[in-house]
Amino acid sequence: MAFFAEGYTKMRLKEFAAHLGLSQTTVSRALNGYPEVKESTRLMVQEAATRLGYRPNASARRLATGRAGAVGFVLRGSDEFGPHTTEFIAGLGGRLAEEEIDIVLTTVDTYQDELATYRRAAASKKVDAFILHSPKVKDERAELLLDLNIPFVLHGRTEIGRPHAWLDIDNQGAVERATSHLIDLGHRRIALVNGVRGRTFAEHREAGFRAALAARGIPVDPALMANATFTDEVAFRMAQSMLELRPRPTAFLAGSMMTALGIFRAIRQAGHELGKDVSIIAHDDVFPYLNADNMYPTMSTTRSSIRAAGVRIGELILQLFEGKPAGLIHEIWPVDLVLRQSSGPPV
Amino acid sequence: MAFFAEGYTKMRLKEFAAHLGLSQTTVSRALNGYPEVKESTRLMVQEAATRLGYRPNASARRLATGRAGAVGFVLRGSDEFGPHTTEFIAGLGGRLAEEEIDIVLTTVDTYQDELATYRRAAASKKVDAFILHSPKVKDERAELLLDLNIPFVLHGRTEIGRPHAWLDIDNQGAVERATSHLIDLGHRRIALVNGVRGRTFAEHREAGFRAALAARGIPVDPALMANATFTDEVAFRMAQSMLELRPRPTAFLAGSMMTALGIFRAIRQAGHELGKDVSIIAHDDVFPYLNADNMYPTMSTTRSSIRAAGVRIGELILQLFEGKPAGLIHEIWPVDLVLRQSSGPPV
DNA sequence: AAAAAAATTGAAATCGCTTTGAATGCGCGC
DNA sequence: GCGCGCATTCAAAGCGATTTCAATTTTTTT
Repeated sequence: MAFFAEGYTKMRLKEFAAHLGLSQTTVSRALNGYPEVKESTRLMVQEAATRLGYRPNASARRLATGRAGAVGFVLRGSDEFGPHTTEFIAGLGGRLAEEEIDIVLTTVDTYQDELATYRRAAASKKVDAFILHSPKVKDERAELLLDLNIPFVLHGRTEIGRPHAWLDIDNQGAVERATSHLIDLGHRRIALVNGVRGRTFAEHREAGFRAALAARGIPVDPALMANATFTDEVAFRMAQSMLELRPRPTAFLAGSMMTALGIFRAIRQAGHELGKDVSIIAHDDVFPYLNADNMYPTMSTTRSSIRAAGVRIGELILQLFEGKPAGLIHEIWPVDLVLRQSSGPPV
Repeated sequence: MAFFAEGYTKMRLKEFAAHLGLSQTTVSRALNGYPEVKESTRLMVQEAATRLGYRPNASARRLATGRAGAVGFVLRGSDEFGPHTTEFIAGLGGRLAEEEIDIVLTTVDTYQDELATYRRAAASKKVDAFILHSPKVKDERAELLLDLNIPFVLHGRTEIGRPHAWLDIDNQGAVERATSHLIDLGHRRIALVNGVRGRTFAEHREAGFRAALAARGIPVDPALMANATFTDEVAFRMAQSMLELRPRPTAFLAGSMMTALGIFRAIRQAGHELGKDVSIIAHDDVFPYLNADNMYPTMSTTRSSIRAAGVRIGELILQLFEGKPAGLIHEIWPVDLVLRQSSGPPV
């Protein structure tokens, strides 16, 4: 295309406008869909833009508008940063891509680094908002973002007493229901392999667990409650030592599918039969590559698609951008209880 | 701080410089470490910047320098987008974070969308380079990026005959070695549960497989070779039907840990004992939450940390930015063969 | 002590867009 | 046929940095 003659210089608005015989103003407006440009002109300009491949320089546009067109997502690499993240981002990105908003990932090692990242991002205006995830019960990061006046949507819940946007699943209700179900089946020694202490979701799950036991007057045995990251390995160890207790637990509540795999293994190694001697109900975030329906035996789960949550949070971010007050944005999603073969009455 | 009096306006260079009694020029230079500013001035300015929390506006800086300070990473959501991705990005981001380069994630649905994304990114200069991954043998995306003159580093390999930067692991060698080992143990019916056709890594693995068989004069049985995405589910189905063959395979090569889990299940369901009746060697990308050493039985693997690859690719991107010719950047990493309990002689 | 060289600082142009405020052309009522 | 309002268009002023080029100060040389 003759237009690109010299080397490979990208086209600028100036040249593009000149080529069309219009002012930069008009072209810019046409491309951004402003009403004060004639319909025919707009179409002509837009057609020419796609034909010639003109796109406004992102940095210039951002500088001029003051909007970054991006949301930030901080990954603490050393921490509990697993397959959930990928799924969540897949959902989030899908929705945001439609609005041409992109996701800026920052990886940090420590919690302190994470706080520093928010500070920096605020000062340099790299992103318009953040997605906050894996909150603690009192989350300092949320406090900081509020202090810095940076918009954010929290995936999860925290109990800072200030209005902010969030979306969470009903972890407490899910575990309460799962526990009650196991009790109904006749289980009395139920173990909870939970996430790390301090994370809101883990506390909520524990609350649900306790509530269900309390409702039937079953005492809580601390030896049957464990907290750790969701890896098969630690779950294996924990389940193993729990199975050595006398009387041993007859059922497990697993915090994630990875956890469940570890518990599976411990049960098998101890010579028990899964779904008969010992039951499991695991929480399933719905990974496309690890399906509860296809385990052996199939796995009973409390299920909630983390990808769907990502999509919805993308939506919420957009609402925030449109000016909806953060305090008005919050949702609690119910969690399905899907019974399959891994849970049954105790022998 | 009195400096922030009215509302919450971010500090600009202009104000910051005025506050210090210096010109914008000098302050900018001091912050960017240019040599023509007096040492004492530089220190003073830098100290003041951290104290007052001044950071240059990212968009303005990008516009002025012409550098985006970001690399792009495209996720095809519908596709083979699993836990590998998370691990890889964790590594990549770690290295890039040190240079304050961030990762811009774009999620797309189709291959066409992906190509369009590169086109757009090129025109709008959103990123300085891309990370390309999961290449096909002849990868159009790589061709496109070369045509568009956008720098990139490829994770994997492709056979377009033009110089470009890449890093790959020795998939062929890994599988060849694993296969040879199984043959040494006495296996003659070995199955390969491979990745999707057309992906370079899958083709390389197949090549390694065939080479090892050919070296011992063992004929290739197409019925023992399957290609699909790395999920437990499809691996289960494939392994299941292979185990119904007569004579049945006595060993499996699994493309990923997820695949291995599916095969595990099929073996168990068919009533065979893993590591005795049937062997498995799986490829392990080293996920922190799914450990080959902690499976039951422990899993023999061809092992290569995908996170480490991410770190290194971050490094290579930086070399690219420093002007190293892309054609000079390429690495093939050897793959460990780690023998554990899941592989043994056939019964 | 003056001239030349080196070190340091600053004014202003620039990056490529958006947006304000002014200008132009057009149709319409009177 | 004039003036008014409306629809379009445009010139120029930002946005907040970096960087060129010139100016100033300081140091070195003679």
